[in-house]
Amino acid sequence: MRKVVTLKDVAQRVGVTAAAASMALSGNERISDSTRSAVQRAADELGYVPSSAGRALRNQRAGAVALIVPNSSQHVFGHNYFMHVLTGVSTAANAHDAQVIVSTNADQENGVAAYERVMRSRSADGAIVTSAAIEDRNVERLVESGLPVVLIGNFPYLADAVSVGVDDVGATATATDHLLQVHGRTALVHVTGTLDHQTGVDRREGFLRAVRAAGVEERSIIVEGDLGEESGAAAMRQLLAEGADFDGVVFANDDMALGGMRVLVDAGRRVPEDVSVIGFDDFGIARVTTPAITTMRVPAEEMARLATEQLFDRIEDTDRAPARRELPVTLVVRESCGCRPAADER
Amino acid sequence: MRKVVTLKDVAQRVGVTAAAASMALSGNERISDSTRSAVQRAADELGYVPSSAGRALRNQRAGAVALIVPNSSQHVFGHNYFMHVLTGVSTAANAHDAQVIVSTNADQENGVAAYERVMRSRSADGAIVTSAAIEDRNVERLVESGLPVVLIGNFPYLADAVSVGVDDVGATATATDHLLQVHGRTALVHVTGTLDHQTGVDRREGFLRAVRAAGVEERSIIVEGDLGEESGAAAMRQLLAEGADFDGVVFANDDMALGGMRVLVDAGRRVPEDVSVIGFDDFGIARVTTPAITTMRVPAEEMARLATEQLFDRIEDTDRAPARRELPVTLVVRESCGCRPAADER
DNA sequence: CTGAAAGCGCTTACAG
DNA sequence: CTGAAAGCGCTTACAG
Repeated sequence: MRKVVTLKDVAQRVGVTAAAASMALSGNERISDSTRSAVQRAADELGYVPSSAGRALRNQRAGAVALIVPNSSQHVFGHNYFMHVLTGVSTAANAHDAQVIVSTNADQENGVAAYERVMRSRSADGAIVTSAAIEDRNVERLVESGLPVVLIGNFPYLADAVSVGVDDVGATATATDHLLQVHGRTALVHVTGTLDHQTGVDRREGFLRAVRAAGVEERSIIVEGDLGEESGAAAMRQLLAEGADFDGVVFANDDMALGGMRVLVDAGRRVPEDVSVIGFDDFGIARVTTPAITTMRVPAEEMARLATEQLFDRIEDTDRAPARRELPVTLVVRESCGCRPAADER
Repeated sequence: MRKVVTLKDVAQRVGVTAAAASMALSGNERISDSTRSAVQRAADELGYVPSSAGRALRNQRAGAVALIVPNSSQHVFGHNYFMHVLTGVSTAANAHDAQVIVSTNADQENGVAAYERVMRSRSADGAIVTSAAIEDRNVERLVESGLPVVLIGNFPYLADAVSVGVDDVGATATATDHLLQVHGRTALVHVTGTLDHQTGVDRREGFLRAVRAAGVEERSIIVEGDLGEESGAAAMRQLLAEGADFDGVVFANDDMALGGMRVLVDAGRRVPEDVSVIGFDDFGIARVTTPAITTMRVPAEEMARLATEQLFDRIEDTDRAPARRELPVTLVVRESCGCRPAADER
């Protein structure tokens, strides 16, 4: 490895002290213009780059934020979700000249607690935690530790947390209403997400709210799923075997919608003619299936960007009051609900 | 934020110097057992976590590796690819107790050069660079700078680079042979990837090699694509419009295969009955389409894991000779080639 | 054997 | 106004 250039090297070349060179590079007024430009030139010529460790130690600030991805939710939410989140976090971090440290390995054993270590070691000045399980006490501990943390998702039981999320209840009600009102469906099924994640609970709640309001609760069926493609398939298989009567399905995500649609089609039920299907998330897969899935788009990247901005706010001002931001979820109309013929536009 | 616990705090509580406490915690022989355990206990009680900045400055080692994702290739290779890579890098970094810094923002302007800054600032001890464009001089510069770097992909023109990749030529020849030998196809199309990435050039080469060996080069057609779903569709539209005669298509990736299949099906060509289709990558989408896409599986996570191991080798021993590792690509048989009926197993 | 200084690279608060 | 010390937290090499 080539020799490392330090501030001292730059200073020596110009004939000033390292302290002066530091001030010169930061544009401090007390350094004369001529010295300032001489130092700048020397730094450029030598290819000086400030040591992050030296800075971090002196400034008591790492210049990095951490993105924590609990293993459980990695499997639950899928690849596309995390790339959206990562992109959002990076965008905001970039704007603040900060590095992004990623841990995809926070699991049960190590827990998010492993990340408390990272933050207490001051590798990162704060952390973004993506949707962890309701029962995950690590999140609570992390929040209570007083370290700067922003959560992505909904945490009704964590009043002190800073979080960014969407209104899953309202959005699922909208999805359900779409099948009810626009497509005149009256016998709906809801396949839930994992009910140990708030998102699963809330989406179920939204479905219930909508079918109640429409007075079709009696004919509605709820089946528990786990967000995996196969669990959507299993739910449909079960209902078909039972001879259940339904003309629409609200899946808690697109992956399950895909699995479910396949079973329906293989069983001779046409989608959307016989059964209207709507998904949730729009993280990538929904556009790509046949028929393409009508879904509720969750603005994951934007949530992450906003969460990271909030995190920087807390890092700069630790006393900020907890806050909750909610972003809109939008209905994306495709083919599986019946709005458009399947061969058409994609 | 709570008060930060330093080594000095631990030492004071036990009544030794910080130096002694440091040695005690590292299990140094010269500290007596009784002191050692007293220090350990004090550290536990106080919740001491070593400062990464202090360590980094003293040890001249950041304890972190960087994963660089040139913007161009982010669009080109897709989300799933990067999550596989990220998982592989994390696994290896974890085993070495190192952090993973991710940059998804290395683009044309900032270039991978932006990352030379990161490494010269010693935020990271080395970097993994995922498949950059052939023309990307930044990669070359980074390699030549002497900083520890491992590339994922193929870089025939960078003899001094450490890299991990797959044999794209051989794998594409295998894919092509599958349509030729197993399915008896004789009039093949190849839709290429982006030809400014080595991968695109190599896969085209593999196709050519196979059709030549089979003596069907005359009937073969090559169309340039860009790895995007739409470009696969465009390629098929063009051929259909020209009234081209073909019974099999080797796509340079699964996304294009999906786009292409749709156009074929919409035009009344049955896949696989009339046209055998094979893709490449198997990063997620191929399993999910209808029909599911037969493809060549690239072991992205394993490549990344291996690359990161190699990186740690270089970080620990800067003089190591450049090396090239190649991982096997495997044929994953699904429906689009004609091996299995579409309704069946998935 | 053990105590404590020195120094990694930086920047700010202090002394002159 | 300007020079240079002090100190962030750590660990190793040195002095005793």
